[in-house]
Amino acid sequence: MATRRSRSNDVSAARVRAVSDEDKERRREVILTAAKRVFAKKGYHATTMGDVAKAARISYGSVYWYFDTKDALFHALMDDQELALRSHIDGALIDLAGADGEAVFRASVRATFEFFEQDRDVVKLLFRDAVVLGDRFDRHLAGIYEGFIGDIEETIAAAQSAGHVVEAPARMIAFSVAALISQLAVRRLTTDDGVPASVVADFVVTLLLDGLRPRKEKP
Amino acid sequence: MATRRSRSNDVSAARVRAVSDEDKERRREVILTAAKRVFAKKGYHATTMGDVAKAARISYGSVYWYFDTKDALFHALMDDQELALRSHIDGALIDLAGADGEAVFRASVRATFEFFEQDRDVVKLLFRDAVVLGDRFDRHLAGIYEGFIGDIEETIAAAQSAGHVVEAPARMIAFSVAALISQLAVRRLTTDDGVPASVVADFVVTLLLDGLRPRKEKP
DNA sequence: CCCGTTGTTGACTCATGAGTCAGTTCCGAC
DNA sequence: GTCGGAACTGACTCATGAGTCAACAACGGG
Repeated sequence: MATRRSRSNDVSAARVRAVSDEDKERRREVILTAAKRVFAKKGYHATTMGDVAKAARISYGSVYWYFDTKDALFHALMDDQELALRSHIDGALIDLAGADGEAVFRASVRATFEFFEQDRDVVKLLFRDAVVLGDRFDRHLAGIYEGFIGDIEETIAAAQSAGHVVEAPARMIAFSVAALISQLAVRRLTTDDGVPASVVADFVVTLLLDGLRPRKEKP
Repeated sequence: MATRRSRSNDVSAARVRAVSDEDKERRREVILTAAKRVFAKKGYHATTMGDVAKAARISYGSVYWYFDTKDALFHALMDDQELALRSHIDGALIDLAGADGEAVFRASVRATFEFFEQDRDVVKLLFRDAVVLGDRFDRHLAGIYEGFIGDIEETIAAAQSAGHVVEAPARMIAFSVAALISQLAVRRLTTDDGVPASVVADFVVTLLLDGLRPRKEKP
C-alpha cells in the first residue's frame, strides 16, 4: 500500500488510468519501451503509431496523449537512450577514480560495447533510424554524438600533453574513435561472429593505441 | 550523323523516344542520375516517384517503364554506385603495379575518400538511405561492403605474412578499416571543416598503421 | 502510307497511416 | 452522491504517394 490504494502497479495494462505524476511517468516509459522495440524491429517509417499503441497495450489515441507526434516520440526515445548510455558508462567508471587515461579509455569503450550488446535495439535506433530522417533527426543525433566526441577529445588532448599520444588534431582523432566504435557496433548487428563485446572493445582500443605496424620497442 | 538520323543527342528531354538500345541505356542513366540527386537530397522515403520523374524531365509513368518499382530503382542505383566506386579505385591503382602493400593501401583509401568527396550524394545514398530500409537493402549493402572488406582482408593477410602487420584476425581488422572509412565519410557530410579528402585519408592510414601511442624506434 | 510495336503520358485508383475529435470512463474533491 | 476534469478510446478524416492503365505518339517494316 504504497501511495494510496495502489490498485495494481501494472501501468502497462490499458483501462487502468494513470493519475499520479509517477503513474504518468511510468506509462510514458511503457510507451517508450514499446516504441523502442517496434521501431528497432521495423524501422521508423514502417512502424505505425498503431503498432506502438498495440505494443504498449494502450489505445491508439492514448499514445497521442503522451506524445504530440510520431517525431516527438522518436526524439524522446533518442534522449532516453542517450541518457541510458551515458549513465552506463559513468557507472563503469566509478571505481576507476584515480586510474590513468588508458584505463579510463579502455573501460569507456568496453562499457559502450557492452551497452550496445545488451540492447541491440538502441543501436538500430540511434545508428540506423536516426540517420535516415535527414535534417530533423540529424541535428539531434549530431548533438548526441557531439557530446561523446567532446569527451573523447578531452581525454585525447590530456593524453597528448602528457606525451602518451602522438600529436595530431585531437578532434580528428576523437571523430575517428567515435566512428570506429559506432560503426563496429552497427556491423555487429548483422555479422555476428561469436566474438563477445569485451573482446571487440579491447581489440579496438589496442588497434587505436598501437596501430597495425609491429612495434619493436618493449613498452 | 552517327547512328542514323540522330535527332538530337539530348535523351533527357521528354517526348523524344528512346529507340535504340543505347538510347534506352542512356535514358536509364538519366533517370538514375536524377534519382541519385533527389534521393540524396530528400532521403528515400521523402522522395516520391514524381520527384524522380520531374528531376529526370520525364513523365511519371515512364519511370515505371524503366524500373518496375521504387525499390528496384534504388537497388539499381546502389549497383551503379558500387561499380563507379570500384572503377575509381581501380583507376587510382593502375600506375602502382609493382608498389608495396602500404602504398596500395594508402592509394586505395585516398581514392575512396576522393570519390566520396567528389560526389557526396553517393555517401548519402549508400550510408544513409540504404541503411534505413532494413533487410531489403541491408542485404544488398552488406554484399557491397563484403566485397570491399574481402579486398582489404586479403591485403592485410598478405601484409601479415610479410611481417608488416601485427598478428590479429585479418577479418576484424578489415572490418575496422571499412568502418573507419565509411563512418568518416559520413561524418564529413555534416561536419565540414575545410580539411581536404586526401589529408583525411592520409590521417586515417597513418592512424591505423602507427596507432596513437608514440613510437620510439626510427622506421 | 499504313499498321503493329514500343515508348510515353498523366489522370486515376487504392491502400495506408498520421493525426483529430466527439464521446466515454474513471478519479478525486467537495 | 455528484460534479468537473483528466485520462482514455477508436472510428473517422484527409493527405499522400506507389503503382496502374487506357489512350496516345513516334518509329520502322512492309
